Amino acid sequence: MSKELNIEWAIERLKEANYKYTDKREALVRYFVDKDRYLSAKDVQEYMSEQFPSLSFDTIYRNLYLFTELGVLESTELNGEKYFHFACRLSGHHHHHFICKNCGKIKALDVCPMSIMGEQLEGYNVETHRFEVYGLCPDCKK
Amino acid sequence: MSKELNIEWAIERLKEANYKYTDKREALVRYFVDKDRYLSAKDVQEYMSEQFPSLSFDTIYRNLYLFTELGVLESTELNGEKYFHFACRLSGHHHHHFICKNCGKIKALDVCPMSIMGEQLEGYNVETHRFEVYGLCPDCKK
DNA sequence: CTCTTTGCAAAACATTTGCATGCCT
DNA sequence: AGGCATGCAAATGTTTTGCAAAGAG
Repeated sequence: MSKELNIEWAIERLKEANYKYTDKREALVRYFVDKDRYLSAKDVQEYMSEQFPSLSFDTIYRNLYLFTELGVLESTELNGEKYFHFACRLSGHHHHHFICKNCGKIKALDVCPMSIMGEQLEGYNVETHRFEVYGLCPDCKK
Repeated sequence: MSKELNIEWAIERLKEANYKYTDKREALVRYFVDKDRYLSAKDVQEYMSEQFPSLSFDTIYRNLYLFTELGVLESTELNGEKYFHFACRLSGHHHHHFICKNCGKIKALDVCPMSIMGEQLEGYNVETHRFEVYGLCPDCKK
């Protein structure tokens, strides 16, 4: 899956939902596609302010949440902060992640714990679940 | 496991670590043992301020983190807020939880996704993981 | 008597909102 | 032109910290 296709796809989703294309939005998506890891709003702002010195936090927040709504990004919380990553359309199937605590890089895991739940939640109304593995990736391990 | 034993155990851990017994700390632990669900600092403060009208947020926060350090409480994050629950010593073995989104009640799950990870994380340094299931408990489902 | 715990207040931090201006379509 | 996007600033909500006073051992 090429980066460009991913970005085009993200822009598509913007337009489908009647949101407008802006260069800032593209730059934001591009950053996530390039990095392919969990990033905080602060990370994004740090990077984006190089290209758009006047870019404000509110715009970043608004766009992070917009893209999350659109399914372009996915988010998780860690240490009181929200982290986002690109929700690649290739991996359209349900999956979970290993997250490197050092660099934030992610690795998709092809197992889902719900598959081994058995009858334990009989009578319960299961809505969502969260499964994430944390540690150091091979690069950061050294 | 009786409530009293759980509370005594928690107080034990305080003393072992050279922290002092106070009535506020006992009341806090007792609240968690009685409720047996995930509670936010706000929940705790709401309840505690009935008994200790002058009790301040800082004390609650400090004690929530203290007990978490001691292994008496465990915490998770949801919607930008931290939630705590009593880490029962009976269930000393590793486990995960179903959490009711409505009442916060928890149910221990006896499966751990790490058992089906296989070789996927070969080369990675796995430190921790998080697995939680959210939904409605049988009572709240109605 | 000493050292921890608490209350108070203020700060820190991430996030959200209102409003006027500016830009995409 | 019209409506969404942005910047600015201020507000919100949660959590943390410094310091002096009160309390446990």
